[in-house]
Amino acid sequence: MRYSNATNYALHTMVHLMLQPGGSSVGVQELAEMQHLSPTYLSKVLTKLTKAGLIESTPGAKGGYKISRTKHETSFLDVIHAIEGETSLFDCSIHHQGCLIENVMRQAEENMKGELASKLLSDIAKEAESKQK
Amino acid sequence: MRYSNATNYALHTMVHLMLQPGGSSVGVQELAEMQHLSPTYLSKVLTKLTKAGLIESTPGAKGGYKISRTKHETSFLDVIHAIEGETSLFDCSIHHQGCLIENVMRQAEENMKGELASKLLSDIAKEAESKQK
DNA sequence: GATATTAAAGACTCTTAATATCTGTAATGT
DNA sequence: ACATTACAGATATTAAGAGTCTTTAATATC
Ligand code: SF4
Ligand code: SF4
Repeated sequence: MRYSNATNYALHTMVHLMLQPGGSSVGVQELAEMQHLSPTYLSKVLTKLTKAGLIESTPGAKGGYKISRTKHETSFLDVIHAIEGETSLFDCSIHHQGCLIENVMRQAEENMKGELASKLLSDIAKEAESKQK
Repeated sequence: MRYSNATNYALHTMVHLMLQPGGSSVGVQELAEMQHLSPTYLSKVLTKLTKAGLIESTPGAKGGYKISRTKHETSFLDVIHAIEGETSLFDCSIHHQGCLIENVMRQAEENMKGELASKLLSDIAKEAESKQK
């Protein structure tokens, strides 16, 4: 049980896009090279982010991806949900009412999600910027 | 990304064993029927629990599995570690030093683990017992 | 308008891990 | 000795993740 590589790629891409001056677009070519990936595969990942509204894409010449204007407060959890989906880590198909086991597992997951929701990508971007200087 | 079924089976079995009066042994046959599983498969799962020291097994006639004498404080996390292993949910193979992304992911996972470590199977067993009455 | 550029979508392959079964062996009580 | 039971190994099946290739549609530039 492990987060997929796609989630890793998505996080890196998001941070990179946040560091673009003026929120300009970056093509998948450049993003893929940066992470040593094939552009077509990364493209699939980024399409998920686009559909989730976290980034915006413009096709055609000089197109690419950029941070969504309406989503400058994107959290880690937002990215993870976009890539991994929103199903619970522990999903017993039976669902006995008042299940004690499920309660514990769900609560634990909520604790993790709480942390992930409180951490914004913009914080990481800022830290990364100040490190470079 | 989901907890394996094996973890579910392991948790149910542990609770069931805790409810045995006097900590007596239960055969895999009975444990498997209870959960509608094949005995051989459940056996593999329980062997992991045995190796982790959470339960004790006795082969031969009238044998079976019982809660380990030395482990009456088993937590959810103990079971999960025994079945899923101890690898981190987010393991980037590169490990740049001072990686900001990894920090966040690790902290979030710790929050989940903290909750899972604080919940004991004996609590669940007690609750289940009082419900039956 | 023609052309180059780029994202999106679909079909497909490859790899890995989870799930599960079958068979045989070793240990234990009766 | 015999029945019972956990354990180990080999194997098969399934599902998901990871990745490639090809085609299509949208956009800018000339
Ligand atoms: S008790 Fe909870 S976890 Fe177990 S089978 Fe019922 S719903 Fe699922
Ligand atoms: S920055 Fe962190 S997550 Fe990204 S490649 Fe480096 S170590 Fe891995």
